[in-house]
Amino acid sequence: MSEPAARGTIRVVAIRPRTEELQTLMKIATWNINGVKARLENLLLWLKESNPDIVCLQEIKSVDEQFPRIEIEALGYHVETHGQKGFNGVALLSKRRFDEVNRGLPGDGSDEQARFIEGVISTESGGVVRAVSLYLPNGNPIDTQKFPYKLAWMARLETWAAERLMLEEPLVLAGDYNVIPEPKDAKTPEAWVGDALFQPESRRAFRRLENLGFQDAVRATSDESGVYTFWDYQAGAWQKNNGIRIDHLMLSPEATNRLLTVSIEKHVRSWEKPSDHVPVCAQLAF
DNA sequence: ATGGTTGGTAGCCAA
Repeated sequence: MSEPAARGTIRVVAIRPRTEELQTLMKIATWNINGVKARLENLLLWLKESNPDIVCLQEIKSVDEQFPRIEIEALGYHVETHGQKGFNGVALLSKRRFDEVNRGLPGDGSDEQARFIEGVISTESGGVVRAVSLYLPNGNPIDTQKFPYKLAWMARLETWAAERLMLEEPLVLAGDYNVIPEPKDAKTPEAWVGDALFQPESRRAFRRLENLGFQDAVRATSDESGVYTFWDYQAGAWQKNNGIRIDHLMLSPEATNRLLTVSIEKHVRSWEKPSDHVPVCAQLAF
């Protein structure tokens, strides 16, 4: 016999599917790989080990023609890229074929930086998932045009996201947001004061996405501090666990309802020739 | 402690 709920408390009913074995599981990951050419060996190793269904990559630093699609397709993935010479560049990998792909964040026809790609994927059970790989501008130093560019990009993202929410679909906005949402998302928050990643304007813009109805998958499942996704190459940041949490999976309400588990695959940071970011994953049930 | 490290490109910039 179960305990009666105490007066004034709310009995919480699990809305998550409990019978995982009866569901189609969809593992979706985001990873800033800091150069696909330099990271190909690690990427292939990680794909085999982690076996994600959908991967949102950032900073591929490659043009579309030079993206190593053959090697990735050999592991069973469909590949869509939005590349650029030298900097930026995003990609989507999916075990299921793409129904639709869109490149570039709308709202500024003069913006030539490759930081956004959207894909729509159908599941066997008749469902659909919409996934975005985004690489939000860094914005440093804040006294240059880079910071207003970051904020303008975030405003465009908010407008786009509000429109997409009206579709009422499972939607995952995955990527390197270059935003530390809260002090607990940095080992040494005081060191980030004055940095574009921790500026009040950047954090407010991130919070506005949450206010629209998106859930930060990591924060939604754990409120603990000391959870990071990036460790600088410099000054032994990894060895000292001097990290920050800037890679996020933002879930629409329909995606949040399907959320089972979240994982940060931190061990990848200790591999040979690592990216400075690690994969962040969510398992959704369909 | 305003340092130091990596990737891509080209003879430094971005992060």
